[in-house]
Amino acid sequence: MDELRLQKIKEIEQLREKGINPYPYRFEITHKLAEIRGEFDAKLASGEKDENAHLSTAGRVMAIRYHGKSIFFVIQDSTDRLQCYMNISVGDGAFKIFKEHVKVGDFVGVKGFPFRSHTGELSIFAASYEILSKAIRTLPEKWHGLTDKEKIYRQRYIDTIVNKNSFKRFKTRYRIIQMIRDFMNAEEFIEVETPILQFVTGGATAKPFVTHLNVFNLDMYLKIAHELYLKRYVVGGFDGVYEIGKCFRNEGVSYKHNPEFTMLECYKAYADYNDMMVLTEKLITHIIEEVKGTTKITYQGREIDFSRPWKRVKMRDYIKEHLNVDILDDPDEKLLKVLKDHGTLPEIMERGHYIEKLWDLVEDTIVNPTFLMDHPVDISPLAKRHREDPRLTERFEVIVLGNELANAFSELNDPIDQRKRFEAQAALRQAGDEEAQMMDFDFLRALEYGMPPTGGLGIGIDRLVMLATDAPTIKEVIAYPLVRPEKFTSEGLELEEDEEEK
RNA sequence: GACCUGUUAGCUCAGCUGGUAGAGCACUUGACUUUUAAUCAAGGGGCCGCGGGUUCGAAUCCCGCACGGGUCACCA
Repeated sequence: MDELRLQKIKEIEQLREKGINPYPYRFEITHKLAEIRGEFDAKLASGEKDENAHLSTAGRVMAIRYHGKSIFFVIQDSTDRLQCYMNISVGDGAFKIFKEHVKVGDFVGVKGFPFRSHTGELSIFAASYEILSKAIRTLPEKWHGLTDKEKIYRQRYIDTIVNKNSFKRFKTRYRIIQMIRDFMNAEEFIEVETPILQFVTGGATAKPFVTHLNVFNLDMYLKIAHELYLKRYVVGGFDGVYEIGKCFRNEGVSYKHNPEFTMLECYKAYADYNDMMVLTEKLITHIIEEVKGTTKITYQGREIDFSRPWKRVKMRDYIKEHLNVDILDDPDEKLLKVLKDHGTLPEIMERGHYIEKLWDLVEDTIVNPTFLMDHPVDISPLAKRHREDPRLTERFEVIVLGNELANAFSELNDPIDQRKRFEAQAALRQAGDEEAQMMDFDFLRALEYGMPPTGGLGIGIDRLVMLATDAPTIKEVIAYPLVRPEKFTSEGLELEEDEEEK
């Protein structure tokens, strides 16, 4: 039984008996805490005050230091933390109530003026205060914060209250997303939305989530990519579109995979993959530079240089160089033998899978952002054939530290070729490859109406944020990552002590 | 999925080769009008993740389960 919690519940009743609402409705804020610091930090020397500055601010109480007839307490809002000082000048009754009933974790509003204490800390002299919300659970300890990973992922709100770095990391995440919007808008892309619930889903090689639509009594999928609907927008006359949103893949969870993740995709008419490489470099270096202040960053102890231009390597050349096998000209048997020699085998015995496996063997050798170019047609069913070699496509992935950060093509806009590619994928599906792409007749029909030459790009936002915030796992950049459901019982949620017990 | 590892007070953690459950913070009571991990004094708080086994006796040893974390394999 949680004694502290029950004690706090009783306290709320005591406050009400004293005529104090522990959950009032609003409080007028004239200054956020960072604004107070910004305005008065330079102005006030130790021991100085500015009684003419009227401050009204609020936050969560993070620390209290009682000192006889005075109290120091620290409040925190989304911008900063600031010390407040209060003494009996608030009135005997109010002082006593604060001392007895305001605890770490509660929200309070404070009215007063700024001063700097004798020990040099910028503070607010609280001429009055108001309880704004009482907490009935205790926050983690002030010194170590919350370290239990399970609790951090399940109850991120505690983590971000108590761990400043975590709060900052999520602020950075959403600043990055805002920066991407600003960048894309400046490049004259229009932000659009596409359906999450789809009867046919495509645009990537992945297992979808299945759900059920009651009105039509039909199964549906959750989108695995934005791609095919964004291209419909291009067909429909939008010659520059982007979407930032969740995609869902019913696959493994790892330090770089979460079943739902956030992806930016954009499509630019009249552009090819060369144009998209320039755009990609510009966008990503811009973000890294804004967040880190430099293009040479340290990620998990490793140096990564984002300076432009990025290296460009062709998939065929790179694999040939490292494994001495030609993914175009050598027969299946040779590819398979190389894989066997490295002690790995694909789950599905098909050339496209061999090539991907071969790439997996060498991808870790890439550290700095690199354009990996010109993938074989077999593994790129939505990319346009290479203008110089029809066995290849005009495609690139951005690889950083062996991980895929972006994927882009000169988009396939030839409806006849697209149909053939879908048919090849359908054959793989028939053969048991659950990740092979679905035939999308409506998409083919759209292409038949004509899509201009188009460059397309997808960037994994979570992975970009990982790099920009030095986060070791994707769970650290997703506020509420996927974890197994908790078994909830009424235990720990009782409202009063059960006296019948025993 | 495989292997390794963890789960003890609200939080962070001790708890040895099995012998009555510990600390710090938080909480309660008292002192203190410039403290800042405030200090000082006293006090309350535990299904030792859950279930089984071994034993006179289990937080501790063994088995199973649940939920985490790490590494490896596969998908962004």
